[in-house]
Amino acid sequence: MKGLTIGQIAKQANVTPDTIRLYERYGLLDTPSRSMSGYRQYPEASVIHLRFILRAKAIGFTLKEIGEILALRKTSIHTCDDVRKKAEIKHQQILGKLDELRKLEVALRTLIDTCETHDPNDLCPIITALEQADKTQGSK
Amino acid sequence: MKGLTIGQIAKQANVTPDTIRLYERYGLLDTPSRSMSGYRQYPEASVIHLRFILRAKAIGFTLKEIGEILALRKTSIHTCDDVRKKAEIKHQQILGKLDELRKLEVALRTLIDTCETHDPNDLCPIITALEQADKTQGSK
DNA sequence: CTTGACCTTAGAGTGTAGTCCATGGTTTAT
DNA sequence: ATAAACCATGGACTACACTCTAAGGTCAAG
Repeated sequence: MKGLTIGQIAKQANVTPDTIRLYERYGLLDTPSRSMSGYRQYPEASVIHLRFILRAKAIGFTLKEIGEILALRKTSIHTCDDVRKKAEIKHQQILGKLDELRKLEVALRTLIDTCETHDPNDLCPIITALEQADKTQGSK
Repeated sequence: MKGLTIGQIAKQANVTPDTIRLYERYGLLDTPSRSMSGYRQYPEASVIHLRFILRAKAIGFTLKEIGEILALRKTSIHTCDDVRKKAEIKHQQILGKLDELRKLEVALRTLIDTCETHDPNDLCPIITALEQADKTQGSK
């Protein structure tokens, strides 16, 4: 048996074999070669590829989006312009997400700060802050 | 008809009546009183309550977590600590996501830069750029 | 040469957060 | 008085990302 089994790369990437088969079906991983008995045989590089997927997922990309990012890799030289444009769109989306997340972070930090300095006799300021945000920040 | 209809509070909170019924089933909204014909009748305060839910959701809480927070609010002042701890856990998660997102932004920007300056005689540099992103950003 | 850990497939089930539908009753405006 | 717009219910459906099951084949150790 040359190459790694599905269980071996699964363990190295800290996922289940099921997840890897799923990613394969979703086109995130190339269909690997098979042993004579039908076992999947992965090269070492698959673990790196898999970790790339997991990192992208961890920051909030859907599997579909990750598929699009990975598809950039497969596109031929002749469409390099299209590839770059796709990458740029992704980049803009990432910048947008960063912006949203930063706002979220500030909002939540402010809430916690308020909470830490609050008089124990008062009501929980996180709840009152959320309620007041309704009033001060108006409709959406 | 005293009180607001489901459609009226839905419009004020910018959600659908379906969503409100769902929140009711999930225990996030008190079951409202009914008119003689069976229509839900909401007090004005329900809009505030609903916006509380939506804001908490926007900050990154799941409906389940919001349910827990609302339950805490009903019990007593002494559970403020629990609310703060939940908020702190969320905050840490957001910081982690921000970090990962920044890394991905750099990786993708690098990819685009490389692509823009690449020699048309070379292979599309996207392959190498993505692979290098894998290696430089290490394991998880 | 059997046992147990692994592999294969297709397909069903889970949880989240809605969204849509059919069917029927109610309210409101013209 | 009738049409449009609303409300009610239960249940089906969606998308996402797994996760598990059944039923079987394979491989290494003792």
